[in-house]
Amino acid sequence: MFKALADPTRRTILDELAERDGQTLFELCSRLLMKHGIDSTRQAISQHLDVLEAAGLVQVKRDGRYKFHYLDSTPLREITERWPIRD
Amino acid sequence: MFKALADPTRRTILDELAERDGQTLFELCSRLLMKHGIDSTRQAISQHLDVLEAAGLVQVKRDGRYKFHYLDSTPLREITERWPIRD
DNA sequence: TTGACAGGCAAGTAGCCACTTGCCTATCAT
DNA sequence: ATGATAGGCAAGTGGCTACTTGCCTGTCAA
Repeated sequence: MFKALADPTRRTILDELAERDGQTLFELCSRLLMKHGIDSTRQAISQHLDVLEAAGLVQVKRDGRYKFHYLDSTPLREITERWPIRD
Repeated sequence: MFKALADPTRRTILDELAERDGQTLFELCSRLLMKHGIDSTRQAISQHLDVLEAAGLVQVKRDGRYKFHYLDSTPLREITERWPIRD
């Protein structure tokens, strides 16, 4: 999961899913380009999504030829549990 | 900061500082070897500490020829603020 | 059924990153 | 002063990783 968060493009993908959950690959590609200027190939984004899914940060639901991606932030709890934030 | 967290050795360093704050470089090296089986060079650990310091996760205090390292977990707040954890 | 659309697989490449190696500086005790 | 201790600097190397390229599979509408 930590390696998944290490890439800025992947973090932007999480941002995008946080704003609009359940996007498809093509939808993500166009929105990443429009709003964040990320001009990556579809395959690049697809591989990023694979990493995020393997990290448990993105959940996937298939429906016909569409594949919807959903943000799951619960794995992040491990971080603050491991190193509690004290002021 | 995210890249700093991506390396398992650096995460173990944070663990070690969480358990015993204010360690020196040599102290960290021996404890990483003893307790976690991390057999890295002093220079390797030093470079990791540089990364952690640049990420703001480790604070440093110099005293004579000693350099003490302190865990600072406050940058981690950015994570849960950016992607709130909802159950 | 056939073309268009959404996505997947796999090999190759270039850049980054963790680590080592070798040497140097600074501080302290004897 | 001098040896020992704590740490720093910098170049080189191997492996990982993000990205591309090319082609393939599956789904749906006309």
